[in-house]
Amino acid sequence: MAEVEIIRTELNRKIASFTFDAVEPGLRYSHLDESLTGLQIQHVNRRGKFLLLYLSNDHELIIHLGMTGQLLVSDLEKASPKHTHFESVLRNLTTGAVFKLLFVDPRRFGKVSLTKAGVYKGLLTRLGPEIFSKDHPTQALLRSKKPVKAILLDQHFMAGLGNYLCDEILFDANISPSRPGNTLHPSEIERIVASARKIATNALEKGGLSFSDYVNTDGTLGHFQNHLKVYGRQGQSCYTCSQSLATIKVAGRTTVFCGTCQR
DNA sequence: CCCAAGTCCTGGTTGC
DNA sequence: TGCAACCAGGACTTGG
Repeated sequence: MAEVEIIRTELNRKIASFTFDAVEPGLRYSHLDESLTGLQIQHVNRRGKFLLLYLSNDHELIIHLGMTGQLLVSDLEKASPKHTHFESVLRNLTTGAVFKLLFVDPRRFGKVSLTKAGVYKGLLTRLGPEIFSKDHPTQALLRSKKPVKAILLDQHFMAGLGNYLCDEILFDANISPSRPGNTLHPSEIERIVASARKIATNALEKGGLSFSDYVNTDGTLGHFQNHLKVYGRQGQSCYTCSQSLATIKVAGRTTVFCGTCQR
């Protein structure tokens, strides 16, 4: 979430009002045809982990970075890196400024698609409220017996929480990741929501998590990896109680937590 | 060989 | 029994 939000902000600053020119979609995105050429970027929004580029002529470019996706804005003459799946020239018709926009994704979990504005499908139509929205998360999920970590990862509960944020949030809230949703006290749910906003704010302020692949649109790194309390720290000691941090699988994802502090 | 990630898909189980 | 709702786990992908 934090990483996508940072990219959204940078795209709005760098390429809002630019027009697509000379689009070269990679093999995977062959449905991105020449109809993108000539469309102007009006505004970039975000919903969960999806980037939504509102374009002229009532079109929208929807981008999901998957796990290893990078969206880079660079100079025309700069060589494109390996695993570039989509490349286009962006031109500001007023100032004459020109950039390249690249979508780079070694693991190819990311997706780019061009649609009519507002015509969403798949997960995008069923996302829960944003982390910073005043709307309550989808409480129905909390009546399930699923472990709370699985509920946080579920984009229908709250949109935008990925694996590392969930671990950091549950540590901050002192809740065990394997606690069934239907055992959570309302005050514990409030704690989790408050921690989600706190941790997400912190990750944003630190420029996002560059644990493996994330870079901002300049290609430079974020710093949140230097502020993690549990994620990636299995076997090391808890900063609160000095006990060794444990690791388990929840919903198929590696989960790190403190068995002493989190109940 | 195994692991990491987010989402989609499949097939199985539960509950009314 | 019928059928929807729910849920677990695999597939996808490639570098370390």
